[in-house]
Amino acid sequence: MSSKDKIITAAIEVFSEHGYHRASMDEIALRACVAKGTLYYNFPNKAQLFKTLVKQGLQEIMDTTCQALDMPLTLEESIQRVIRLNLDMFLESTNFAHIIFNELSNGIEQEVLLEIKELRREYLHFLADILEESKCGGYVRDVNCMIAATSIVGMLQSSCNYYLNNKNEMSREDLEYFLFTLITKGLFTTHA
Amino acid sequence: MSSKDKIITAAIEVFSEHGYHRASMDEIALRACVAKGTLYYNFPNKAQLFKTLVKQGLQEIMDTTCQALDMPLTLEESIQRVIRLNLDMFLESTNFAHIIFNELSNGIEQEVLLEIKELRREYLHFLADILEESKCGGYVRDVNCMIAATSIVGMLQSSCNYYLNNKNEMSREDLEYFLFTLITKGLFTTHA
Amino acid sequence: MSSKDKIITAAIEVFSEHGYHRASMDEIALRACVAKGTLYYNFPNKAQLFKTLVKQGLQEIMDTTCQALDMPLTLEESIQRVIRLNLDMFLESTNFAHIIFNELSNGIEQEVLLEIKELRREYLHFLADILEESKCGGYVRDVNCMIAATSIVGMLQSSCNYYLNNKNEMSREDLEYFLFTLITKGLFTTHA
Amino acid sequence: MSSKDKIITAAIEVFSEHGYHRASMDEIALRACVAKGTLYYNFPNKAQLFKTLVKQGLQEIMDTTCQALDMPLTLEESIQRVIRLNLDMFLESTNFAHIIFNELSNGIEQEVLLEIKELRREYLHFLADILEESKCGGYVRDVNCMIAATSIVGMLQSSCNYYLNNKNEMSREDLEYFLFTLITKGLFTTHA
DNA sequence: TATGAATGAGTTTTCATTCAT
DNA sequence: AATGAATGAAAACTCATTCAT
Repeated sequence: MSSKDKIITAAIEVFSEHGYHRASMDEIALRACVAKGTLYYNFPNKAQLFKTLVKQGLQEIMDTTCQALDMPLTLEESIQRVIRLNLDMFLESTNFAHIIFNELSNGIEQEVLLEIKELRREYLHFLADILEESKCGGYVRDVNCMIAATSIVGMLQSSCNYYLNNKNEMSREDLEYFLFTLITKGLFTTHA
Repeated sequence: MSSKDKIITAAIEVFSEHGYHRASMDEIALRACVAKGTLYYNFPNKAQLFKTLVKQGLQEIMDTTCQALDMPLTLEESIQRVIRLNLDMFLESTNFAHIIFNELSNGIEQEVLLEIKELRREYLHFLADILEESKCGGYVRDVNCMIAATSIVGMLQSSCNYYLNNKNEMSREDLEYFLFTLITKGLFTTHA
Repeated sequence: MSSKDKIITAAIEVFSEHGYHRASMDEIALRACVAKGTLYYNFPNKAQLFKTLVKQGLQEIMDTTCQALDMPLTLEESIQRVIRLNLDMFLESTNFAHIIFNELSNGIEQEVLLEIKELRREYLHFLADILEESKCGGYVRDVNCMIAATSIVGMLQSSCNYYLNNKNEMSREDLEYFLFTLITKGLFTTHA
Repeated sequence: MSSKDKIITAAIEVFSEHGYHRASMDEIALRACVAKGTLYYNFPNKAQLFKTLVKQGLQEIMDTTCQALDMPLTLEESIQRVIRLNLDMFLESTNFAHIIFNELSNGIEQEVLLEIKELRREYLHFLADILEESKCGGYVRDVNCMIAATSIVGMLQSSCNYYLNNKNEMSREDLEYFLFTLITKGLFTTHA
């Protein structure tokens, strides 16, 4: 495993545990079992290291989603798959997802912040395009698909967060069913 | 205007602009036009100051919402009002709302973090109770109201965020209508 | 009880518990149940407040000792009394005694430090004079009485400290007997 | 000279001059000619830095004393040597010795304070063991050797302090002779 | 005589970043 | 390609003291 990879693995851990600001380069180096200098040999600075992780993370979800949709499916099945995959991401690495989608507001170096926002936007566009297609098929109500995608992601994330802190109240199936219903009933035409 | 009030006003500004971690006590003091010592005379530390703001903010929304619902309204009208009030909050002070609902994940002093999470939970319960009532009336589908409330807040917030960054794409009415539809169609029975 | 007295009582407590530097005027005011301003109304500053306590404390011991010696006693009895009284002081308010005799070295405002050192010196002189008298009577070896007094006080204090932390090892009588023996055998001529 | 050594040298100076609380990390860094960050790179905090100094200081005295006693000597000679070495320490670095033996009372971070007290205790045990041996040989009266050692150290320290401030009154030989006499007559049996 | 809000200089500590090796 | 000692700016927080009331 290369130094770079060790650093990336460690960085995801540390950023997830402490959030961007409280994550220290020292701890990342320690966890990666490399010297601090090695961090800066591989990444120009903290913000860029963070951006790399975000980019990689979002790319992975998009790739997985693409693969999952790359087969003949009914609209319902497609929707369910996308929800399930996103739930996987949010539940498996909630903190990291949280960071990507939320802790970006302020306090991160402008230059990098903008790039990360752009990445996030790309991901939302990716989801919006799926909705757009369904809209063309007449299955989705006439809504702004970007804002619909944004809303869905916000909903997924906040509900996952709640679910993780209150697992006793409901099963993962319940959560999935709830979200599936809310989204289909809320966004889709009755024919769906 | 008392020092305490000046500090609170300044603190909301600064926390909103920079997020919790990048907000510095120095800047808050500067903006409030008081000495740094005055900050610490009025609030024991940064985290407690922050908690005060959050508490006050959430209380205000709850109060306003309660007032708004304290009159004979159809269910539709009630829903619309709650959405509108929450949109007001999210749009008028997005960053602050963002902080309350998101930047709490990690990196804030445990003790205070837990208190704030509890406050947030109270607010969600407050919303969930409104839904619960409607459920008893048979207007809302049989869902876990807490997770529904959580999802709605997540949705409101992420969509507001998007709207603020893309005002050219849609009007506030569009946003409100979209959310109203998504929520009513998604959560309510057809009779509603 | 006057404000001044309340402050003095509280101050002794707080200085004893935390040492001069860690004792805060805030805590003293709190314990004395007066406002902070009242401290500064009664004493010009922290150092002067401290000096007042020291002065008062040393004066009390000297007075008590004088009284105790102001009656016909054999030399042995006199010695024993002086030891006992000093032990009382050191044991009852070790921390305060510690402060008076030790924590004065550095870090206290020069001006006041010198005054306090002078007070301590007076006390040592007081003890030295008692020795001097015995020396004239031929009971004490020909030593520098000031250094003998200084040594005795140092010994009393360090042994009290040890005793307080290791009460299980010895009784107060053992301690008193040990010190009495060490001092008489060490300083006195065999006739004593 | 390594940064660490420079810091230690400077720290001893500064702590000696101002006492623990008034010694500032800024001044230590300045004197050591290193950046403030370097202090914290080498020592986790002020208290630990202080502990390091104390540990090192006490170790040195014990080592020197051991060496000095590691040769055939009469009891008298041994005693004299131990006194002389301790005097050396107290006179050469009075302030530092003062800090070790006195300024520990209160106001230092608990955790470190306890460690330092333990170190001091070790040193006293070291002295007590020397006395214990002599006691077995029948040269020392039947006393609790720990409290004897404690008393001796207290006596040495306070008398040194006095001597340093009143050099005109007596020579170092006088001081040494006085202490030697007080200790041998006070603690030893007449055969010694 | 007493108050307590306000001050600001001073202190410890953190941490991203640099650079000689 | 990797190291880790060194840096210094920035941050949170403390506390003796002042002063208008």
